[in-house]
Amino acid sequence: MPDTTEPAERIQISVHHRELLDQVLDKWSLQVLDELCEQPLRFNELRRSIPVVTQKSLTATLRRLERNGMVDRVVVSSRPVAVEYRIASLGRSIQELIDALFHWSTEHMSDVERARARFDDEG
Amino acid sequence: MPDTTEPAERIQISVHHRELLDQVLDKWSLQVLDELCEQPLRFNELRRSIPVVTQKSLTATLRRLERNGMVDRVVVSSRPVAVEYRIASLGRSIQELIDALFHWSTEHMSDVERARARFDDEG
DNA sequence: CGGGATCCTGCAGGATACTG
DNA sequence: CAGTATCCTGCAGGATCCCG
Repeated sequence: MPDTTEPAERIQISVHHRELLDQVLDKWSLQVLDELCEQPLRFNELRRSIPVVTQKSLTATLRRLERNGMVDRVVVSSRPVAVEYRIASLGRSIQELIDALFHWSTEHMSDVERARARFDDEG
Repeated sequence: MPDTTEPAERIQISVHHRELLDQVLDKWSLQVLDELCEQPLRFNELRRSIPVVTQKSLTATLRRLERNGMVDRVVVSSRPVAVEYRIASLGRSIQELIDALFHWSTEHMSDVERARARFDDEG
């Protein structure tokens, strides 16, 4: 697979890496990964644990994460059909980073809010 | 400031934290912060260093980052007007995390691509 | 140079209904 | 239960022109 684009000025993160981070760090993915890192969950359990997500968005998020190897979709039984989502090893590998991000956001939230107030005042 | 929402089941990251991370981890912000961590840049310099970004998106990204206290907008001179964007201390505080994310993405890119191929094949 | 103002479009994502 | 299908809407974000 030859590299078609990128003259690579400096070290420049390629568009592929941005795309990957976009798919993994988006609005819902962060929370889904966070939840699944603690325990496997079924579709509706997951949905309940992230109250505001719609079914469609959750489905799309799970498919994307599954495609990127971050979570595993496991059909457990098949009476009324039960599906369990489990964190995959690739998902595990980013757990610390996600935790760190959540930690950073709680750590610095008040600073951010002060900055926002200042910015909005001075308009 | 009393807490209006959140029954706080488990520890649950609040919607505010998600929102903050959304505003800081989005498509362009990651790169802008990355660039500015290395050196202050003017608007068009920044634009050139992130080739695909449009003027509008870059402006919006910079405003958002400025509002959140992540970057400082400094009017340097004023002949044809020169504006410099500098990383702020809040921005610095997330630098390591962003580096770690880039590092993670390069580290695991091949795994992800293999997962994608598998997923797309079995479709 | 560093943007602001407009116009326009795609598509992410909500609401709703249906299915194996 | 775990989705798929459809319809619909907002708005992110591109293109273009203009300004101090």
